[in-house]
Parts: sequence; structure tokens; C-alpha cells
Amino acid sequence: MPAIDREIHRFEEFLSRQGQKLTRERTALVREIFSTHYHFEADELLFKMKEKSLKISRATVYRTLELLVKSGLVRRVHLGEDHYHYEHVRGDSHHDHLICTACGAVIEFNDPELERRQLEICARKKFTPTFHNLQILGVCDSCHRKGEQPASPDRVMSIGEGAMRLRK
Amino acid sequence: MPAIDREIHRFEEFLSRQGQKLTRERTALVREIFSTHYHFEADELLFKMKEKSLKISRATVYRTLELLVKSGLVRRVHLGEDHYHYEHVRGDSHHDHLICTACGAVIEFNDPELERRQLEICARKKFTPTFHNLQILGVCDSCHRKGEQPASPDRVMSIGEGAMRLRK
DNA sequence: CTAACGTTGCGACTGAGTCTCAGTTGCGTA
DNA sequence: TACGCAACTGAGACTCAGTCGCAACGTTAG
Repeated sequence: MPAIDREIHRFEEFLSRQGQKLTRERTALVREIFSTHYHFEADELLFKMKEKSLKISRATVYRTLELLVKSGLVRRVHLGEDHYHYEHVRGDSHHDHLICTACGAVIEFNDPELERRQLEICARKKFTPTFHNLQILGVCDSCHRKGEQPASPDRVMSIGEGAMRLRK
Repeated sequence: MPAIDREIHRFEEFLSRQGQKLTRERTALVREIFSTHYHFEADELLFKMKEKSLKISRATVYRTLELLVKSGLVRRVHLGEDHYHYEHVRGDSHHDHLICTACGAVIEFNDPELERRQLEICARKKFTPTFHNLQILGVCDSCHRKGEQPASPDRVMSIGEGAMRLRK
């Protein structure tokens, strides 16, 4: 699969730029991330590697994720839960997330109008933005049809605490 | 201070509605939260109580925070860090946050135009929103004047990971 | 006085993420 | 081919926020 090799190559270049190496473990992790997952958790990745009987330690998984984040190949995101999720970055650009509190689905969107408005707000507040992070919590179309209710009102007051926790 | 007493009364009503009681510990916590803090962490609150030689256990702090969140008096927010922050809810409504990655300052804003646009996006995706959460990371005016740089480019690719960590 | 019940503090626990350290690997140089 | 060094790895100890189980403690009602 040439697409993955291109990503691996990009990672290698990033690494060698700071005197670091593309090892067997790192290659395996990148391959896993870019072949199957889109949004994933660190432990999930660890588990997947174990399943494939590639024994890669937890420390290495976390270390590699950090490198991938620094290289820009992977992003660290909050999806309304109490720990990080990661997503691999494709050629395309920034996006934000709609998160279904009933089924845990994550829908991406990118709206230039919204981005523009944010810049206006920053300008008004004399704030120099570098990045932003927007999640909208609610119920997706198919859950809505099934009559799923939004998370109970008292939860909704908070920042969707437990959004995906409900999944479990 | 009558304002605080009003909040305490609201909390008491919420509690009694479910057969729960407003205890000395709970009162002390609400008083602390609404008198001095705006954004705070659970452990910070625990520490403040200890300072005032009111010994309230960690479990009670967390339990009370949960009740406050459910009652709608307090919100749980992510401020770009890896654990929760809380903020007390004043009479006024929802707002979002600008977070300075240099000094950790948190600036609030509320922009109806932005909210409206988000609703449009949801409508387009047939998504029923219940809540949202937006943080914009960057450098505030006074840090900018001091020549503070935004977090290094590789960090910026991620969701402002470590924003406030830089404070420490 | 006693039963019932919500509340508390304590301390053990959990789970994500980090750190340390000894041993391994990969690579440039002789 | 051997050497040496720096980067890398796994194992497990550790940290830290947050949770849980439990015995003891009010408080209120009978």
C-alpha cells in the first residue's frame, strides 16, 4: 500500500532530522495507525499490537505517539472523554467534531465560515490564536430516529462529561 | 454575602428534591467555590479547604463536585489540560474560552453569531446538539507584547497539549 | 432507645500516562 | 569485521486524578 509507505517515509524524515531512527517498532505502529484506525486510544493501539503478537511495550507506544504528534502525522484530541484520543492526520486540513452521546459516533466537519468568525473574535480580544478545538455533543441522525434521548439534562450542563462513557 | 446564600439555597433545593441533605461540608465547599474561585481544579479546592483548617476529605470534595455539576451550579470543563477543571455558573449563560499557552490565562467570550453558525452546521448534518465546547489556544495580548511565542509548532499541531503545563 | 438512612473520612484501588534503568540494536568509523 | 556510542526498547515502578468500599457518624422518626 503506497499511501502508508509515504507516511512512513515522512515520519522517517522527521526522525532523521533530529538524529532519531525509524525502528521496527515505530514502523509497525505507524502501519497499524494508518491502515486501520482513525480515531483511537493509546491502550487500544497497544492491545491491537498484542493481538498481532507484535510485542511492543506500553512505554514505546506512548513514546511513539508523542513523536508522531510532534511530527504532525497524528493529532491528540479530546472527544469529551476523560482521556486522550488520537487521530491520524490525512493530507487534508483541520476539522472539528460532532459527537453522538448515544452511540459514540464521531462526525467530522470543517466550516470556513466558523473559522473566520473565530479569527474575528480573537482579533477583537487581541488574542493571537494558534489552534482550536471544538466539539459539539448531541445525538446523531440515526440515534435520533431510534428515539434516543440526549444525555440527561443534568449531564448536559457539564461539558458532555461521560459522553462516551455511556457507550460502555 | 447574599449572592452566595442564594446559590447555597439553590443547592439545598436541588438536594432535597432527591432526599439529600445540605451538610456542613457541602455548605463550606459551595461557599469556597462561589466566593473566591472561578476556574479551579478539584485538588486545588481540597488544598484551599485544608488551608482554612476545614478538614474535608478528597472523596467528599469529588462527591460534592459531582452533585454541583448535576445541579447545574458548576460546570466541568476541559481547558486544554489532561484533567478536568471546574467553573461555577453564574446567572449568565454559556461561554467559550481563549486560553493563553504562555501564561495560562483564560479569557471568556460569548458570540451569538458563532453559536448560530454551529446550529446551521448541525442542521446540515442532521445532528441534534445538546452542548458544545470550544477552546481557542494561543497567546494573549500582554504575553504577545512581552514577545512570548506561541507553543512550538510541533505542539501546536496537537490540541494544545500541555497548554497549562507550561505554566509550571 | 433504636432503626433507618444519608454522609463522612480513610485508605485501598483503578487506569492513563510517565519515568528509570539495564540491556539491545543499529550505524558510522577504523 | 569489530568497536563504540547513541538511540532505542521492555519491564516494572511510579504518579496523579479520580473512584470505591466500608465502618463509623449524625440526624430524624418512631
